[in-house]
Parts: sequence; structure tokens; C-alpha cells
Amino acid sequence: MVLKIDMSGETPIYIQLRNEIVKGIGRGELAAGENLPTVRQLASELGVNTMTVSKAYQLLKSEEFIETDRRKGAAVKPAQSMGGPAAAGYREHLEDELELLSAEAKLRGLKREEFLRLCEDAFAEMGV
Amino acid sequence: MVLKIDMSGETPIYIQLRNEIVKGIGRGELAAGENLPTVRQLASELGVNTMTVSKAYQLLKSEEFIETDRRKGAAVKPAQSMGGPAAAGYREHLEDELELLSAEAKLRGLKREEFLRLCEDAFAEMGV
DNA sequence: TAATTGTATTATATGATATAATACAAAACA
DNA sequence: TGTTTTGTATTATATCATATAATACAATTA
Repeated sequence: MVLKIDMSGETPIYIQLRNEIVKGIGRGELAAGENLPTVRQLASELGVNTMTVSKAYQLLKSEEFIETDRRKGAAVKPAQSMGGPAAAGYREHLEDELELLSAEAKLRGLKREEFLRLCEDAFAEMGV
Repeated sequence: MVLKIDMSGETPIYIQLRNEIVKGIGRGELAAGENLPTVRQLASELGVNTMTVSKAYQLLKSEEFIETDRRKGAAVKPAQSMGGPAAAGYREHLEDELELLSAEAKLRGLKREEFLRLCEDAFAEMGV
């Protein structure tokens, strides 16, 4: 999987990492049960500290997107187990994000159809 | 207009302020040409520093959402003037955000129809 | 003249982010 | 039995963003 990280960007590295991995899982590039790179491996590839990668993994773990085992490494969690405590409040978060994106789209002159088309296209990229 | 600010949240106050104002304009609660509260007024209401509000206004100004005048205050910019330099790169930003939201939605178990319904509903809240 | 506007300045405090260098528990492996 | 590998913990340190306080400025309005 390709991880695009912008070292000079404003978004923290561990957040960028988390986002890229979530998108990778969403696209199906990372299958359920598949192992992620080790923290040392990924840190070395990206040229960042191991704790930075570990922080991203811990975030993904707290969100129930992955599981970590101190000896076997980190692996993508099966999709059917997505009903835990992390799912609570998710819908509210999504609605809030969509509200902001809708407002920006409106102000930038996008029409309803254009906006929804982009939403459809984005979702279509996901899945197997 | 109601500005919901979470002082203990992780999002910086001036970003929250910016987002709330963008949503307010998008919803039509703040009409084009309408004056925003003065930085001192808003800072006083929210219990934050004037420079924090000023920072939010400067961000909105750089994004061409509002205009500021040192003597007349800040006002919502007309929608027809939304083709400036700030619009460049916006579409890419939107697509990236939608990709992340789509991935999360997929992983949380949302079906295509549910996701698109939320997108429609969010956009429907905007504009007069 | 006095008040109001966004903004600039300087100083300061705090927290988040990121790194470096080690170390640990526990399993896998040779 | 050692050695390696895993995520994680620890401690220390450095840097930057955020936020505040207190003051001041330019320029207009009242």
C-alpha cells in the first residue's frame, strides 16, 4: 500500500498515517486479517520515529479498526466486529463533517448534483 | 447565529470558530454583505482572547469567505466573488475529505444508500 | 474630540507533536 | 537454550502551535 505522508504539512504525522491506513482498508488494499507493517519497518521506511507509528496504531486500535498483538504485530480487524464503543458517536461525527463540507461546497459554487456526484464517486472507490 | 465552541475539545478554537461561521454562511443564517460581530464582541461573548477571534477572521478572509475593513468591521463576502486563488486546490481537498469519510463509513458498516442519504441531507440544509 | 474597528506587537504559558535512546514482556524460532 | 522480533513503556528533550495579556496603532464614525 502507498502511504502518502506530507512531512511539512499541518496535519500531524500520526494522524496522516491513521487516515492513510483507514483509506487503505476502506479501498480493500488491506484485507481483514492482513498484517500491517511493523512499527519499526514503517518508521524506517518513512523516516520517522517508531513511537510516531505506534501512536497511529494505538489510535487505530482505539477506533477498533485494527488489533495489535505484542508478538504477532498489528492486523486489520474483521469488518463484522465494528459495533463496539468506538462506533458510538460516529454518526454524529459524520453528520458534522458532511455539514461543513456541504457549506464549503455551497460557498465555492458547487451545485447539488456536482457535490453528490463527488460523494458517490468517493464511496464507489471503497470495497472489494 | 449560534456558535458552538468546545473549549476542551482537541480542535483549536479559531478553527472551530472558522468552521461554525462557514456553516452559518452556508445555511444562510449569515447573508452576503451582513456584518459579523466585532472581534471584541465575539471574544467577550465566548470568553476568549480578541486575537483568537481575529485569527479566525483572518483565516476566513484568506479563504475569501469574508472581507474585513479596519473601520467597518467584517462582512460576509458575496457568493459570486468565489473564484479567487483560494478556490484553487479546493476540489482536491474536498475529494480527499470525502474519500476519508467514505472509508470510515464503509468500515463502520454504512451502506451506500445510507451514506449518500446523509450527504443529500447535509447539502439540503444549505442555502436559501 | 471620543469611540470603534481590525490589526500589530511583545511577552509569556501551555500543550501537542516528534525525536532519541533504552528497556521490557512474550512469543517465535534456530 | 539463547536469539530475534513484536508492540509498548519510559525518560528526556526540543520545537511549534495555540492562546492569553496588555498595549498600541491607523482610520473612520459619531
